[in-house]
Amino acid sequence: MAAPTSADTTSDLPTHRYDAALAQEIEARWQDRWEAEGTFHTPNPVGDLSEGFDAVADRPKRFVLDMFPYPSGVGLHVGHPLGFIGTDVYTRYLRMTGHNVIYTMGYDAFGLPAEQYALQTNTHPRVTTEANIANMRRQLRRLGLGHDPRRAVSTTDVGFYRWTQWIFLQIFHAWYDRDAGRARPIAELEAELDAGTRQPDAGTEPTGRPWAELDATARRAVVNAHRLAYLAEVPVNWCPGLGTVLANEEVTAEGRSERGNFPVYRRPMKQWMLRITAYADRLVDDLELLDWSDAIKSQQRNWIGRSTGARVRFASPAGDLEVYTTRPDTLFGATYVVVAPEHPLATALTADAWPDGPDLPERWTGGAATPAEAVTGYVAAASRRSELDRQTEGKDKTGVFTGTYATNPADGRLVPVFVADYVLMGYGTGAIMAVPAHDQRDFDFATAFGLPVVGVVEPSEAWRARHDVAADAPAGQWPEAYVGDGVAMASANADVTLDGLAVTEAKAAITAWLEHVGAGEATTQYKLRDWLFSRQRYWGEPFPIVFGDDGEPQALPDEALPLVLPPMEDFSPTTSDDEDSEPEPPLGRVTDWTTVTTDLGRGDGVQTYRRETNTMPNWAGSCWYELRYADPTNTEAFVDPANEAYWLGPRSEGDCGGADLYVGGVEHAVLHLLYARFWHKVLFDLGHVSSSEPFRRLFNQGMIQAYAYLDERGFYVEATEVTEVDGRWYHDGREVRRELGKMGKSLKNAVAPDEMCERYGADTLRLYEMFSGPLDQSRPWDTTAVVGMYRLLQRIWRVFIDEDSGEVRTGPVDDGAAVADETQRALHRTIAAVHDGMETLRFNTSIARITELTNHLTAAYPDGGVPHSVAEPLALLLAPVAPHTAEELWSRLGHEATLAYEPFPEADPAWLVDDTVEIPVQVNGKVRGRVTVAADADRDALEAAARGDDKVAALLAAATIRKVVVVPGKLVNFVVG
RNA sequence: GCCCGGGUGGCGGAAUGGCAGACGCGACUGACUCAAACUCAGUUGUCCGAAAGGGCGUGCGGGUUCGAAUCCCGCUCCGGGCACCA
Repeated sequence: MAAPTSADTTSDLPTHRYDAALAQEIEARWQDRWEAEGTFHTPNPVGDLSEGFDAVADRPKRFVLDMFPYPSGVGLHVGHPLGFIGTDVYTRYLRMTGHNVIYTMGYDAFGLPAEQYALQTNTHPRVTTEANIANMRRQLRRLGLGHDPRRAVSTTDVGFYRWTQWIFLQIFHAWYDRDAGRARPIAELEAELDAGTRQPDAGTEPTGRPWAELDATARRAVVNAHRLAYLAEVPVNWCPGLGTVLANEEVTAEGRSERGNFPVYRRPMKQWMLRITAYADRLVDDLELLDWSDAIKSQQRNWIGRSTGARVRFASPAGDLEVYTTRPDTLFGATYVVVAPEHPLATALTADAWPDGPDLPERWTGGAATPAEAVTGYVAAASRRSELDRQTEGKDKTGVFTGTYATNPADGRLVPVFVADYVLMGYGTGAIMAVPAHDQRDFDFATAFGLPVVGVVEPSEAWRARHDVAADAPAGQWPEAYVGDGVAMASANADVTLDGLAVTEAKAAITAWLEHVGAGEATTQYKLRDWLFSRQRYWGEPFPIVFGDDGEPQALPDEALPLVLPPMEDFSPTTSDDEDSEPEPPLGRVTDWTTVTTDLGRGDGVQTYRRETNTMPNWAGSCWYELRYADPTNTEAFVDPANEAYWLGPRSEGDCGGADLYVGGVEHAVLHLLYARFWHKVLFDLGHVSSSEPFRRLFNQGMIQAYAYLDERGFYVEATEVTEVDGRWYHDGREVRRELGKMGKSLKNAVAPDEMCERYGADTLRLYEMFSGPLDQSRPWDTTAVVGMYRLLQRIWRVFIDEDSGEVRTGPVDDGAAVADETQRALHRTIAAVHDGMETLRFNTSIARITELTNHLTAAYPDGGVPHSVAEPLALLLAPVAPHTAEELWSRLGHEATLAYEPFPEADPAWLVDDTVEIPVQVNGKVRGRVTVAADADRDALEAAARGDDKVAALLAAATIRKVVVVPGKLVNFVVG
């Protein structure tokens, strides 16, 4: 006989207690049943999944969406599913309140992380991706998420990325008609060019010849230059460490790659670009239509960076020098001009010799003998400096004088032209007019270089007082630039005067004058750049593009899709630490794939073409996956218009449509959410979708943080092995330092959901995650607190089930008449409060109310016999948050069918009001007593009752009543003196 | 520097102009147990007090109000984003 183990000591516990083993048995059984019965299958209006739609056609629909995960190799920790559980609770509630709900989960499986994981494990990404997806599915299924499994897609499925390629071709086959303010098919542009009703955009034909004089190749080049997807030789972010170029959004402020932290270099390269800038205005303006947090909206606005101002031309020996300014009202205060080191006119602006006159300060010339020497040296030095260098060197202003003067168009003054790297070539015109009196950067430069500071806006009195500046002090004596509002001064010429005008009026006046004399015009500028869309990596969607002999890209016909990613044994990227290395896409090594002989169907017959060997970035699939959820099996279209209109279409005139709720992390505030909005708008313009925005409502869930512990060497120690003594933490007998951060393997503080399921069951984990705080708030994980929700489920279980016999112990079926008033009130208040928490996604308060009801029932019915008319709604109230337990209790009450579609309990208003209420009585705002009065007592009755309270009466007797505030049903307040 | 959040018991949080701290964790006390764990019951903002009761209390300072965690102004600390964008 084996010695008794600890397990034996549990044998005297009640046999039918709700414990982890029972929970897991129940959970597995209900998960199997939901899957077998297709409980969460949601019908579509049309197509493969339309069976059963008629039965639900009259219900309101809801599209609830999680940001789909990247299937990582390390599996989930308990922080990952927070949002998923939240949406599952919400969708279960929506189903029970009569909605037709689309809810599923896909996988964002292309891209750098998946490929890097495959490289680390020396396995093909297709294999690792599929294994990771299978593991993640298992983990998510175990949480009881009510997804429609038929709609689960992965971006790496050929049946999915076939449509990613198709949408890319739609973008390729489109151009942005600025007059119409929307994208249109490229064929319409060609027709208008042929008909002569439209001329090519400026700059799209290098020699500027008219359309009619162009040959076929030149015409193709012009058309290609108009497309929303185009190849361009532009300065891109080249990351040799990753062997690929990156989007601006993927590069950190330190000039390194967001993935892998490798250095990134700006280099001109010919790459695929998507013309997201065409949509800049709509991407800003349509934020108004969205139910998103102000934080995310402002991040998007900042990223797009729209500013309004004017272009102003300064005459110079090298021709007109155009600057961009948001403060044209300060034109009279412009005392010098600066061009970026990369500015195309930098060389032409450089004088042959330093101008005559007094010796120039060394700071201006850099000690060089000639302007050419100074400028060339400065430009060369600037080009060598990486973004990182610029960062570390701080913001000390450097620059050199070009030896040239330009003419301020407002007053004809000659101002020196400088080259300085505080002016960026990538923004505006790459040249500025410097107004040191009213721009801090210009002020700093002017101070360093001894340039004049001319004030043209009167500083506010507050500013002058703060800086101890006299009203008549010249700007040259100011301690800093005055950037605030004020009235213009010293700003007049023979034609126009700004003096006395406020900033806004002055801007309008000077801009009108500039336009009148042809020296400038109003303009809008954006920080947003076009989206660099190609990557030199293997694990992504191949471009459905080929190149003919003329080198111009041409689209594969739709029938050629999908263009399947060719299998490769060695798919590793060509990485390097050499800044000057060249990108070499792995697909370029698949020699039997890179050339193709085919008929593109555009009249050129069968030709041999070279394939595009770049792949798309991982963002491509996530730009439209929610649309595929709505029609995942469609082989004729990416989504049937009827299904799109039903699930995503606008609900009313002026509504943008889109998913009803999108839940995900705030880290996607700009990248994914901006890209997806852009693609959606292109599809909208081309008539493929009826919604103009993909995500009507966005909700950012918080993060589950976790404590991590560091030993004295600064290494992380296993968090589970740390013990606390009197507020200090110890590991292996030695004190360790605690810090709160992310949860993860590397911090040795990850807790796996599987582990929680084994210790408590999935319902306990779900309850804990939902109870620990409102969904949008971050909170630290606390394993010791999980038991609270475990006890709650045990208590609820005991309301229904006898722990010893396993028999149902609720009362017989009743009509509610025999239920105590107190219990009725408790029940109906709970129902009302749970509804409220569900609607506002504050599930923590719903759970608290359910706990209160349970506590009430436990106390009121210590020997069982909770009325049936109370027990049933309790099971239903529990269903969204703890669905397995709720299903089990519901079935044990004698119901055959799942409760997933059972109507959610509705509160009876009659039980929400009390006959009598306890009213606080205040004296001078402090509660001094309480009186119980009829709920509908009027003011006089209430005041009389309040005066009748012994303690209040005693206080009032000793003082003079100055005022009495009576709020019926709320309180009485005596103000005494 | 600029732009967003946020600060309430030992901890997670509740209350969004009307009884601060619901609900849960932890802690303490008790029941069960040989004992412990589990479970159950009770207490638990803080200070004074044996108690009754009272003082104080929602980051700090001011304001509005009969009444402020909640609204307004100024500051401070923490978290996140952007950052030479003219």
